Amino acid sequence: MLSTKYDPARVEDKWYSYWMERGFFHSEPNPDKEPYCIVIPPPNVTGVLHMGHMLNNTIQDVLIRKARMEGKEACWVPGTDHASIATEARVVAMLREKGIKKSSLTREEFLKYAWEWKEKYGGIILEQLKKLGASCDWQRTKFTMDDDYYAAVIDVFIDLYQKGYIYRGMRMINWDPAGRTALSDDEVTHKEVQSKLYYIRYPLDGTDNEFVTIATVRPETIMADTAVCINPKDERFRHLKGRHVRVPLIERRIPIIEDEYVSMEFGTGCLKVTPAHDANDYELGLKHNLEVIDILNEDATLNEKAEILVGEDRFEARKKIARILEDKGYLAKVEDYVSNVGFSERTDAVIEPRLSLQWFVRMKELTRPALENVMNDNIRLIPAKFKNTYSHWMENVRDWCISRQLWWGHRIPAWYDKEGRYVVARTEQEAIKEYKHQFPDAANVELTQDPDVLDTWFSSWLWPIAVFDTTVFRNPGSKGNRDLNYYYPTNDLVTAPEILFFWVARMIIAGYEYRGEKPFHNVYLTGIVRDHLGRKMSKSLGNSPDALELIARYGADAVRTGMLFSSPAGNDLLYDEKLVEQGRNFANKIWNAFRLVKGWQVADIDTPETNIVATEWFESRLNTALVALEDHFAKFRVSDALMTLYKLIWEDFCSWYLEMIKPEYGKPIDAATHAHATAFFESVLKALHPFMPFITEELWQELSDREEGASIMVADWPRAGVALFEYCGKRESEALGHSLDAERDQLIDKILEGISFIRKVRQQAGARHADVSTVYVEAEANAKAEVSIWRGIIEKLSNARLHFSDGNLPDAAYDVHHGGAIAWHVQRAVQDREAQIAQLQKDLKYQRGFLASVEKKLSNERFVNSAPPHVVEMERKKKADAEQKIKALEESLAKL
RNA sequence: GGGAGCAUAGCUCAGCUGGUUCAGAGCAUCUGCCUUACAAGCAGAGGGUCGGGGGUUCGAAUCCCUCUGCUCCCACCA
Repeated sequence: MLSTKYDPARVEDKWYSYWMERGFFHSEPNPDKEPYCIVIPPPNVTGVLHMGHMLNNTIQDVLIRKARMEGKEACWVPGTDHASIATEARVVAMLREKGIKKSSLTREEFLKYAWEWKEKYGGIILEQLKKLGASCDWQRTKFTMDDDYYAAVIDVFIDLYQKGYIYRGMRMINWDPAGRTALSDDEVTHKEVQSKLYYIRYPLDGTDNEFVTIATVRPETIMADTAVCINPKDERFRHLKGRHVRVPLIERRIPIIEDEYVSMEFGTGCLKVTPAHDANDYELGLKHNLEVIDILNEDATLNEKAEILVGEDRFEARKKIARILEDKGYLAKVEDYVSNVGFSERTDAVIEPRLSLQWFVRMKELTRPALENVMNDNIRLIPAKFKNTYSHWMENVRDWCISRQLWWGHRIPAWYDKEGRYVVARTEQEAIKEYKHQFPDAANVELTQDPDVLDTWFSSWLWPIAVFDTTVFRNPGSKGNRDLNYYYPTNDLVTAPEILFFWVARMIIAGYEYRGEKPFHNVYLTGIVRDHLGRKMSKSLGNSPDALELIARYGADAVRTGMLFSSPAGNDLLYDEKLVEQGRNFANKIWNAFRLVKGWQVADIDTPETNIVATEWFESRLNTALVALEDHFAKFRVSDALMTLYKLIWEDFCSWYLEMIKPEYGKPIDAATHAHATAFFESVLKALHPFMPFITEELWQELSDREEGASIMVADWPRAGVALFEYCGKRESEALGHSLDAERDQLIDKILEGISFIRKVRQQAGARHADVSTVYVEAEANAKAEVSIWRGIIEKLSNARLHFSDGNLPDAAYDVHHGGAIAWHVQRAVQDREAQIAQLQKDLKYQRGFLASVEKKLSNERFVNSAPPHVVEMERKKKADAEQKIKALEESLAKL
């Protein structure tokens, strides 16, 4: 005897191994089949499965499983990203726990630790994806630092360098003076800090007693000032235009420049410009050709260029210089001020903006095809609203800084001599050769390689190409291998909107640059998974459930459906465990439907008319649902697709259809109906398989005898309009496999509505299960015919005895419901004339009000003249219907 | 500060180029039920001035303006 509860733990691992063993996930180019390919957004190799991954990968798995069942050559390529920053941070932390400082290691030693760490812990996330049921082609698993991939990245660097897209330039970076290292923006945390705003008077050049007052939180940097800036519109400072000031204490003469960047409201309206120590000032300096004077050492002490306070720490210097300025009368005032200061995530030191030479990619030209092909929908973004943000970014794209001051990653293939001259080459040998060629006069060739590595995105932007073929970057004319030709461009990309620019846009750029073709047709952008309070899931908040624990508790199918129940593309998903619970309940519902069908005794007996009707009806519902399903998929409405199946199965299949054909207790079901019910069951299981792969496989295997090695995951996708088989040799003209015509479908809906009505009356009357209600039906000819056909089912489902009436029902002992062309009169167990009258009067009032509003509309000439004919016609019909109902209600009332 | 988006039932969301899909779905709630597949269930019910205000129109959840309240991205004011 099967348990009344579905137990996912018992089936999930079993079927996953089964699928793996039979190679169902693996794909090879097959010219006879249409390819369908997704490349996974490679998770960080250090990553652990979290809710965002689950949502993202569930959607991918749904798409890929469906395509596979549709007969396409489905290939989902998995892999991981080396994630420079994150991984290096993890390895550094791991070493620290062992008491090893990164600074005490050579690069080689450090990388050895890093690789060891990667081998041990890297790729855990891929194992976790298997628990979720992800049908990736694991034989194709790729890592962005695989040898061939590494080489490809270097090839691309060299290629772009040779094409003139890569250059070296100055750039303000985040400098951690305590760690003496550069940090990425992600490693900087901003905090509000109570500080002071110093108002400093700069003597106006050529005068003795005129001053220009500026406000700054960093008085210790005035020695690096190379200009003072005012807003050209500022009337107050008209007299300052074109003049100069002298920097207090060091008496350097600097110009007063004008730029709209300066806010007239803030401080004094005069800004000191310090290009070496502030990112904005640096930009300003570039614009106005200002000198750059760097007065800080690596450890943020002042250097000799500061002229004064040399050797002092920046914060000490700040205190001291404030005092000196005050003593000498340069300090106008000091105000309390709250400023936003960046801190190092690692050392908690205050970040120092610092200029350094970095590598850049010139973006303007490269982005052109990437912008065009998204705007013209050659590549579709789903939802399309992201086109706005995309174009905004692409039109204002800045050059891409690709060097990172880290060790873990693809090392920049640039080689320097002692003078800082450099060449770009794949290897040291090639570099030397190239160097000798470029600098034939150089005395001795002693080159060192750039210590920095490339931005992680500089490797992942090649992903959709490089997972198939890593050689095409070196040979630009190359056609590419068989895989690349077959699978590229891939079909759909599923990812998060926050990396639309970092990753998606750049893949498109690389796709056009290296293949002359887009990397994918559609980009489905998922939302962010939040908790039920709308907060982002994060470790620090502790509001993120343990994904694997969740799967263990509810089953992968339940978690998958839970993630999908409410996650339209581009919308954030407010995660609530209730959704997973709903998924589990759904699995259980299906499980029990299976128990029912499996438990039936099948006999070779005649098929009752009611079963034929029920079967015909459900097939129609199934077809309608399949049509809707395809429509949802075509529009990437994955949760709507799931909901369509949820309702089809729970309501139409279980609550209606199975109840209709369920034989009486202890009696068998006829073979024809049973066969058809089984076929229906298989169809809904197949349609549901992409969403709930495990339970559908388990039940599909049990429902009928299967051949060795069969699997639902490679079964035929159920299609609307395809008849399963002929049923009882009847109704050949209305062959199964199609939806009922609309009129009949509507009539049947009215009949089901009647069943609900009878149930309601019975419940209100407190009828017990054994009590059989008497029901009189009044209906027009064709409705009456339909009710006759359904009579058996109506009686079975509502526990009633049905009679037809000619409209002369004898007394007031009925509850009445007018549903379209059918009027239902249910005999009451308890008679309550007053309540009945009240109910009828209420209905009557509503109908009269409705009629009045329709009549008002129709008597409006402008409506009748301007509205399209079919709308007017519809109103006329509404009017007629309402009049008919009112008449019926009045008659009913009169009889009471 | 620049850009984008959102606001519909208690919650999460549908609602296409204005008109029968027009006020919907799921969940939650309430009321009956241990009915021989399932209480992780069955049957039934209630619930919204479509954020406020204006406008366009014969007709507005839908189009326009405005206000309010949120969210995201980018730049982050010395």
